[in-house]
Amino acid sequence: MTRSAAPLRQQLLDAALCLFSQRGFRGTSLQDIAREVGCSKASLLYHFASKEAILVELLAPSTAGMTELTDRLRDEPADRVAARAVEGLVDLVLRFRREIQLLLAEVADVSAARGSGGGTQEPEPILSCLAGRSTEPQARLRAWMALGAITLGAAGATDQPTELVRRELAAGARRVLNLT
Amino acid sequence: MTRSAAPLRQQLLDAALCLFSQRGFRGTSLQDIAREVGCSKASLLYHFASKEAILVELLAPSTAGMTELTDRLRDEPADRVAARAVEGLVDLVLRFRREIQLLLAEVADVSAARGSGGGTQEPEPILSCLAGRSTEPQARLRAWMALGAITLGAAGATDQPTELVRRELAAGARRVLNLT
Amino acid sequence: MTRSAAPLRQQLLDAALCLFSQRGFRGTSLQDIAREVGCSKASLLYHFASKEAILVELLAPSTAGMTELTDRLRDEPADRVAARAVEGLVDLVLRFRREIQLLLAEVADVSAARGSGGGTQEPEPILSCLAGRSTEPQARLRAWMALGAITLGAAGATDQPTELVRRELAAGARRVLNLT
Amino acid sequence: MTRSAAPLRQQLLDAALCLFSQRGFRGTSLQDIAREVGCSKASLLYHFASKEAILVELLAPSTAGMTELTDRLRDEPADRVAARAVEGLVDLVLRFRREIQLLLAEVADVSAARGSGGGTQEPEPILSCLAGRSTEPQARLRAWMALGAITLGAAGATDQPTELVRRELAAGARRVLNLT
DNA sequence: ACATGCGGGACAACCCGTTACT
DNA sequence: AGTAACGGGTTGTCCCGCATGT
Repeated sequence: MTRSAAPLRQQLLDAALCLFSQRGFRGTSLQDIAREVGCSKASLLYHFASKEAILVELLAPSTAGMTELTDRLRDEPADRVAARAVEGLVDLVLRFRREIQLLLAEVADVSAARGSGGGTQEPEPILSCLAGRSTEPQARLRAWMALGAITLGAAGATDQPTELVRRELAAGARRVLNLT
Repeated sequence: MTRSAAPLRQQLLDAALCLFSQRGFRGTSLQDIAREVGCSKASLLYHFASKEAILVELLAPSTAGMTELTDRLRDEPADRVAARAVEGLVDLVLRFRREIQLLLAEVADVSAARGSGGGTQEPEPILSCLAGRSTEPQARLRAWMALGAITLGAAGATDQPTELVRRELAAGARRVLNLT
Repeated sequence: MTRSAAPLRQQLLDAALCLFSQRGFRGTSLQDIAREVGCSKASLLYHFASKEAILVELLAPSTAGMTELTDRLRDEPADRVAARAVEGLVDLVLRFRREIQLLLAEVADVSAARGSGGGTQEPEPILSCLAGRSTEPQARLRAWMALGAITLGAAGATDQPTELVRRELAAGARRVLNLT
Repeated sequence: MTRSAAPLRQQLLDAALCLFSQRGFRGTSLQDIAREVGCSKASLLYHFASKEAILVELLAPSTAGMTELTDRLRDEPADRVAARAVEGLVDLVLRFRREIQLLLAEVADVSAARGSGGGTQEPEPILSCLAGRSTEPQARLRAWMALGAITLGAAGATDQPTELVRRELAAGARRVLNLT
């Protein structure tokens, strides 16, 4: 009877993450996920209250990591916060590559699904950190660039050794921000 | 009786661009667009053969600009192609800020809607140019970072003077790529 | 300017008859007819008040022929009415082969479109005549068979010389009805 | 709460057969069928993949009967094949009166809906058998007549005892074909 | 006897697209 | 050029019952 050792719930999460990052959140139907795993749609909704709940659960760890990072950066002195933010962000992004792809693939949907469930948060805090707490237009612009460089860089280089990527991402971001 | 001076067709395109970049392609229904403009869904489909047709038309100019850019870069010597690519990309991105946001918001959907209508194309060509035609992993990674920095940077700084943004984006991208 | 000698109205009728008998009444859209002729949908609806109006006009001659036939048969003595009915029906069917095909192809639609426009009529009268005015079940059954033989026979043999078909149909129907 | 004993699926098939033969395939909407049974359109489409699927399932038994008949007739000697074909056809038509009505009502639509699902087939094979395998125009014409007589006869006499109808249909068809 | 896990069946709300008609 | 009314079809969600293991 036990066709698959892994508990159904985890299988569903895996399949969902995979499909969401491929076809997007709205582009994936509950039936798609259920079919992929080989169970009924009803079973799926037994484990997760709703479609959004799946997404929230999928994004929870990375979201937690992000809030934890911004919390940690709060106590950092202004002249070092940007460098620390780069470090932390790169680390986060490498730990949650798959989830980042999901985020990148469906910014609109994900932020729409947010709000009710308290899933994702504004990029404001880290942006501010990357800008070294400055509110100058130039600094903010560079912060956006660093964010883009890190996320797209991580998403684009999925097949290279982690440590190499980590160094490159951090160094590149620092160059964008003109640190050191 | 002329309630609105602008011809309906253009109004629809504007509304579609706005909504698509906000809620995503799949997240926007034809009815949403029609309601925004104040006409019936049937009228919308009188002007555009299908939902995808709207997207294709919306993306056509920027797509054309991109292909034109990559064509132009083909004849560039390897040691200068990256710098030229940065210049061209920044220019493109500033000319089509709105469309870039659309692209960013719905990577998955847009690339799914592509294929039939010949809409968007692979990012491969410019990536290669940004990497200075190198296939080294490091060079490719930096190319991805530059791409991310430029696009996200442009999307994030919509309220600042164009020329300033242009200089910043180009300089930042060059720093990422370690050019000069 | 006169791209086609035939007046548009007649062209439209021809195209409609052709399409209706191929794809059925409901299976043919006004746009289909307009496209076939090469004019706009609006022009079509200038010549004909509605889709049903086209059908009514298309069926008018054959309908008239049928009512005229049944009228004529009313004064016929009971022992000769069946033979006369066969003659008349075969004649009618051969004169309106195309229309018969339309009728055969879309019995349901046509009879649904009737009623308001007064288009087609019940087959009762000729059936009664074919049955020799008898109300016996057996006679009525044979009348149905004769009707089927004549109509399907005519529709199935569109490529053979008219006179030959006429004789065969009449003879066959008489055999079904056991006349002489 | 069991408002109706019959399982929904069968109820839907019954209603569909009824409506299709009355208003035609295209003339009947999914909502019509659902309303007739008293369930939602979505429920209908849970049981049947599409509208065509309903038709295919409705026609499957009679279609199977027809292919089985033509298969059986293949081994029959030429001088007896016509008589056998009449027998078989009459039998088939009496077993599937309702379905025959559907077929008659919507020749065009049904044959249009065919093709993908492998629904209905050409009338060629039985026509050939009824013609005694002859390709003479006269023989083919008579075959069409016999076919028309049998089908319309069966459809027109729905209220009479089966055995009587069977004898009449077979005898009439034989007379049309000049057998014995 | 009861909770956990899971499947069959059903449905409201849409969505995209078409049609006859103005 | 424009529209109301539908057309077929999908999606997320829900209800109820059937198995288990406890």
